[in-house]
Amino acid sequence: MKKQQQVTIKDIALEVGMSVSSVSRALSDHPHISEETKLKVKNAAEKLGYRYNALAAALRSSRSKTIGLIVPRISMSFQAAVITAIQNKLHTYGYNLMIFQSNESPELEKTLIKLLMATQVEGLIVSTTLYTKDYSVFDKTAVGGVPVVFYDRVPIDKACHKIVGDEFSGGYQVTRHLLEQGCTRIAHISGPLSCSIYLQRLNGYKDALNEFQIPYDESLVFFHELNKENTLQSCETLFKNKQAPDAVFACNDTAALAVLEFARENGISVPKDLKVSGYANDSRTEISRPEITSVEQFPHLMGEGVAKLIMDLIHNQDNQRSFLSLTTPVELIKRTSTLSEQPS
Amino acid sequence: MKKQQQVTIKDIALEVGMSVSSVSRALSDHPHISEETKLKVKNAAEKLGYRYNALAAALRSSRSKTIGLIVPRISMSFQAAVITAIQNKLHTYGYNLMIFQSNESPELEKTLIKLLMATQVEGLIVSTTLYTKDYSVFDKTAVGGVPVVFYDRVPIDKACHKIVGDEFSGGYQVTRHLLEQGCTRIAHISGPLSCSIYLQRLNGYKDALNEFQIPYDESLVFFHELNKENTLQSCETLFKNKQAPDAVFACNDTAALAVLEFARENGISVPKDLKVSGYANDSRTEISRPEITSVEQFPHLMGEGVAKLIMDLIHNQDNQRSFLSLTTPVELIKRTSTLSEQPS
DNA sequence: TATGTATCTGCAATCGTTTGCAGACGAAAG
DNA sequence: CTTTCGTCTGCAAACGATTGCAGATACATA
Repeated sequence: MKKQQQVTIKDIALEVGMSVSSVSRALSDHPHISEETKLKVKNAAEKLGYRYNALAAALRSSRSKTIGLIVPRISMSFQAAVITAIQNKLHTYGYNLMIFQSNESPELEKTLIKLLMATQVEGLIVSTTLYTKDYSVFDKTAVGGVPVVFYDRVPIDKACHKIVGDEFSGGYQVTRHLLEQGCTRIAHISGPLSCSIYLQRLNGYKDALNEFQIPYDESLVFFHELNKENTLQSCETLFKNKQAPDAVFACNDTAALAVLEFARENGISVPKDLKVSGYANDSRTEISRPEITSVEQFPHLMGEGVAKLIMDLIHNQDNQRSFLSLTTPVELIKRTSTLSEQPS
Repeated sequence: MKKQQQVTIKDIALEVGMSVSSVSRALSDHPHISEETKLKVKNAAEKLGYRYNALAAALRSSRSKTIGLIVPRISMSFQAAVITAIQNKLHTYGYNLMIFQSNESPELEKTLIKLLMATQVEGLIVSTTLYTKDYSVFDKTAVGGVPVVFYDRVPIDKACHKIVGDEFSGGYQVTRHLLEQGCTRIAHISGPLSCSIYLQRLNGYKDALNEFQIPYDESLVFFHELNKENTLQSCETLFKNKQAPDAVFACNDTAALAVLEFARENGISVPKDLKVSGYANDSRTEISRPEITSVEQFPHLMGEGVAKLIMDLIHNQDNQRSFLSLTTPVELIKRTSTLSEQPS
C-alpha cells in the first residue's frame, strides 16, 4: 500500500476480457479495432482510472514526443515570446517541450545537452550563449543524430539548420536612420562578437556608414554583455572622447535605457544632442521618456518557424544532408529618441 | 541502418566482459563495485559513445526525476524569475522541470495536468489561472498521489501545500501608504476575485481603509483581467464619477502604467492630482516617468521555497496528512508616483 | 579441512507499453 | 463444401534500464 499501484492496460484487458495488445490498439484508435470494442475499452479505462504511461510508450516505440530547448534565459521578453510560440505550435503536433536555461554559460549548455539527450528528446532547439564557441557539441554524432535547430543566436561559420532575424538589415536600418537624421558620429554598443546577432548587426552598421562615406571609428564601438553597468561604463569612456558622439546605436533595449539614464544624469538632451536607438522592441521602449527607437523582431513568427522546421526534420529523418536556413523580417520602429522634429 | 542503433549498457557489458547488472551498478557508483571495475566500465562507456537512457531508468525504477510546472504564462517577469529559481534549485537535487503554460485557460490547465501525469512526473507545481475554480483536478487521487505545491496563485478555501507572498500585507501597505499621503478616495483596480492574490490584496485594501475610517466604496473598485485595454476602460468610468478618485491602487504594473497613460492623456497630473501604485515591481516601474510605486515580491525566494518544499514532499511520501503553507515577505517600494513632495 | 566473513558479480524478473506476425471468425465467392 | 478474403484479435518479443537475491571468490580464522 506504499504507492497506490498504477492502473495499466493489463488491468483494463483483464476487466474487459481482452488481450493487452487489443486494449493498446483500442486506446490509440487503431483502425483494426471495431468501434464497439474501442468504446468498451475506453469506458473501462475511465472506470478504472487508467493513466497513460508516456514513459513506457516512449521507451518501447523510441518516440518520446518531446523536444528539448536550450535558451540563455527565459526572462528576456523576446525569448519568452519565441518559446511560447514554439510550445504552442508543438502542442498542435502532439509534442512537448522541455525548456532549459543555460544562463549564458557554455559549460552548463553542454551539460544540458547531455541531459536532454538522456531524456531521449527527438529534437533539439537552441539559442546559444553569448560565448559558445565550440559547436562540436551540437554535431550530429554528438547529439546521437537527433535534428538540431538553432534560432536567434546561431553558430557562426558553421552550416546548420537555423532561423534568424534579419540582423544585418536591422543593423543597417538603424544606422541609416540615424545617418538620415543627420548624425555623423554614431557610437555602437554591441554584445560580444562571438555571438552571431551582434556580428551581423555590426556588419549592417558598417555597411550603412560606408554608404554614407563615414569611416568606421573603432573608438566609437564597444563590445560587452549588454547590461546596465557595462553600458554606463562605455558611456563614460565614450563621452570622455575629445569629440562626443551624436548618436548611440545600442544592441538591446536594456543598453539603450542605460544610455538614456547616462544622458539624463549628465545633462545631455535626447534626442536633441544625442539620438539613441535600442534593439528588440521590448515593452520598456514605449514606456521610457523619450520613447526609444528599436527594432521589432517578430518573435512569434520566429517561434512558429522553428517549431515547423524541427517537426519537418523529425518527420523526414531520411537523407538530410543539406541545411535549411530561414531569415525572418525585422522592422525599424522609429520613436522620439531618434527623431529630430517632434511629431505632433 | 535507419536509425543508428543506440549504445546500451548491454554493449558495454559485452565490451568489458561483465554482466549488465554490474555495468549498471558501476555507472551509478554503487558501493558494491570496486573502483577498478568502475573505471574500466566508465572508460568503455566513453569509448563506445554510450548515452544514458533516462526513460528506461525512469520506467524501471518509477522515478522520473522530473517535476511538472504549470503557469499561466512565462512572459510575466515575476513568473519567469520564480521559474528560474525553481529550476536552478531543482537541478541541485538532480531533478528536471517540465514547464507548461496554461495561458489563463482552466481547460488547458486541466489538459496539461493529464499530460504531465502521463509523463510520470514525481511532483507538480502550479500557479493557477485567473479563473480556476474547480480544484478537484488537483486532488490527490486525480493526480495519482503525486505531491502538488501551489505558489502565488493558489486555491481559495482549500487546504493544500502552498507558498504565497504576503498579499494581504501588500494590499494593506499600499493602501495605508496612499492614505498617509492624504488620499481619501482610493480606487482599486483588481483582478478577478476567483484568483487568490487579488482577493487577499482587496482584503488588505479594505483593512487599511477601515483603519482610517474610510468607508469601502464599490464604485471605486474594479475587477477584470489587468491588461491595458480593460484598465483604460475602468479609468474612463472611474473619472466619469461625480467625484474623481485621488489615488489608484492597481493590482499589477501593467495596469498602473495604463492608469498613467490615461492620466497623461486627460491632463491629470501624477502624483499631484492622482497618486498611482502598481504591484509586482517589474522593471518597467522604474523606467516610467513618474516612477511607479510598487510591491516587491522576491520571486527568487519564492522559487527556492517551492523547490525545497516539493523535494521534501517527494522524499517523505509517507503519511503526509497535513498541509504546509509558507508566506514570503513583500516590500513596498515607494516611488514618485505616490509621493506628495518630490525627493531631491 | 571446514567455516565464517567481506567483497564483489551475475541471474533473471520487472517496469508499461508497442507491434510484427499469425490466428480466428464469418461472409462471400467458386 | 472448399476457398478466399476481410476484419478483428491475441501471442510474445521487444524497448533499456534497475534490483532482490543468490552465488562466487578470496582470505582469515577455527
